[in-house]
Amino acid sequence: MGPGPENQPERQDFLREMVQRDLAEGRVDKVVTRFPPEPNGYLHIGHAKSICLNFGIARDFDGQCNLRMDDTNPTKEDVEYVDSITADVKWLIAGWADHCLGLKPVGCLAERREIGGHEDYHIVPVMGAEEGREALEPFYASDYFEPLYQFALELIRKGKAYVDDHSAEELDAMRGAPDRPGRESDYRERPVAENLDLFQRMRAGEFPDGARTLRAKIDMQSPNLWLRDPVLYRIRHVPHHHTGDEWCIYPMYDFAHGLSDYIEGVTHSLCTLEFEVHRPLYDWILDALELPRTHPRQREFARLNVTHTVMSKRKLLRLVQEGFVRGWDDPRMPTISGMRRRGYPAEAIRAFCDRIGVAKRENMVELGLLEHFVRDDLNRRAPRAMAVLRPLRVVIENYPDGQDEEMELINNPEDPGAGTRRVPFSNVVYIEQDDFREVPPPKYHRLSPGVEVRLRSAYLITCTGVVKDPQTGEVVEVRASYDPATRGGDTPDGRKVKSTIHWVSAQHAVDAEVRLYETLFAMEDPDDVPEGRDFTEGLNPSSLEILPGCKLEPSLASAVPGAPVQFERLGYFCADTEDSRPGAPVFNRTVTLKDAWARIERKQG
RNA sequence: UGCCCGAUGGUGUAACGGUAGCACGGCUGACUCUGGAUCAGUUAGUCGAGGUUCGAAUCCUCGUCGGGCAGCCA
Repeated sequence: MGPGPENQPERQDFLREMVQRDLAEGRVDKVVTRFPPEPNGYLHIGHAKSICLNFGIARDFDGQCNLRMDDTNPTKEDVEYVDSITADVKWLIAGWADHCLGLKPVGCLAERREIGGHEDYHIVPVMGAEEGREALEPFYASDYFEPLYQFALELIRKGKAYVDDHSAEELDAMRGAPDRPGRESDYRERPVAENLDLFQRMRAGEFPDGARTLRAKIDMQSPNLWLRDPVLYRIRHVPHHHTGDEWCIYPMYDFAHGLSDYIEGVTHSLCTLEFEVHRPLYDWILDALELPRTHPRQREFARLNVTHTVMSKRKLLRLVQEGFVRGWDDPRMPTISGMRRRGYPAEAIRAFCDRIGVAKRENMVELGLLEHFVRDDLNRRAPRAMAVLRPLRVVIENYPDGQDEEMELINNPEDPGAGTRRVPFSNVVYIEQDDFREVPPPKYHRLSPGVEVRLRSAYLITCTGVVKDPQTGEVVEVRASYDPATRGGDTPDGRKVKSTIHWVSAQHAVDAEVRLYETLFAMEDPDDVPEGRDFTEGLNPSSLEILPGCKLEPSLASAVPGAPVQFERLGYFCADTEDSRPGAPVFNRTVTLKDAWARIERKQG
């Protein structure tokens, strides 16, 4: 895992460098980061990068990372998302940064106190590792609505915020443009007492949605749009998933975020690049309130993009709602729950995030890199088994009909401790259709007429003929003879065969459905669509292929859903956690094995 | 035509004024009872032009290209 603070390399990335500097200079004495998703969708691989970053930094510096729902917009949020986000975060960091996870006792609110004459609110996290002793939950920005409201009143008292009666359209028109200054509101010089009264009545529910807003009084001439008297509060007479109907005014992101960070004692607030222009406002709010404790420091990094997929929650939501996928956890989705269901280990996702690093430039990481870490992890851990996805019957003519025997197979050549298992063999076996060619192309080493191959850990067989469908001419059965001296796959005379193929005894086979996945989108960058075209047009029509009637070796009948297994020569698979049933297993292909033959074939055209 | 940020092999990321490195991918080959894994080799990069300096990916200037910003979204 990652290095501890002692053997920390001089630089790992620009953010860790900053944290290290802050520590060295005594600006902070304990590192507190946070992961603040809005519960309006499921977490995806882009969030995984942020989680690994925020928890990774907390871990490297013996700090903590709070999980916080950034839930200031009740119209878009839902508890379903709160639950999935919490589960996904815990799953991703399990066994790695559990001890850094900051949560709070259920229902716990920020504590009010006074420091040097200044009103202050503070909440201290309970570390997630202590869960069990008491019921814990994530932090919620909505739990700070009261402190936030008090801070807003304070801002009004300081003459730094005012209630504005202009409509959204008017505000729009008055904001100006990037290259044109804005115009000051007609209500900008409203007396403090009137602002106080109006804002309290906003809270009391006296005005309809949109009638008024609370705005910061900053600078309508600023070249930075976010400093042109930004809206701090809006009126929304809608219930909130966490606070019920206690509130009808809701704080905006910019007002809530920095103050939430402050209330939790966050030292480093790391977010994506698009918030860089908000940073002056983030700092302005903290400074304007003259908050007595150390201010959190916002820094930005580039969000992750991965080829062949989309990352925006809006687009992912459309894929779900419009039925292009089977849900947020569809194994084709780049969501954490989708990847989990598909069989990606958390360790592999973390290794990926570690490898891609963090910087400020726009990036597009190849999906292949993620797959590399999935294979790398699974190669070491996944037990092997034999499964035939597209069965072709092979009859071994000189093997006694009705006889069977058990072969001993190694469970994992990468892990001697994994032991062996026994697999039944008989005179009729299934092999992969791909493993037989009546007319072998150049460099094809598998079974074809007259050619000898090894049935893995069983016997060497030679193809003696084929049986064809008289109608279609298609090969429906292969005839073969075996060499009894090669039991276990060994050749007493030392002769070599070019190929070893997998097999499943027909009479012992377990039937299963296997789901093969390809990339969700055919093109590298699905966001790069011509004007007027929709990104869904780029969906890969063969992203899901369902194979019924696959033949599995008997040991696979009791596969634990979610547990990885390698189907030899094919890839890594896992029984589906939703749809697999005892006696009717359903497997997902997590990722293929690297396939040298496929490359040769491609080159041959 | 405003402000902010960025630019290193195909991709991602290091090098903080002193040998352009690592990983993935690609290509060769070795080995192999998985055409997997493993091993060895190889391919390929500092956006451009000036300047500072003994020395520049790094500092400065001007360009070029890319991204972000005009929600009562986050």
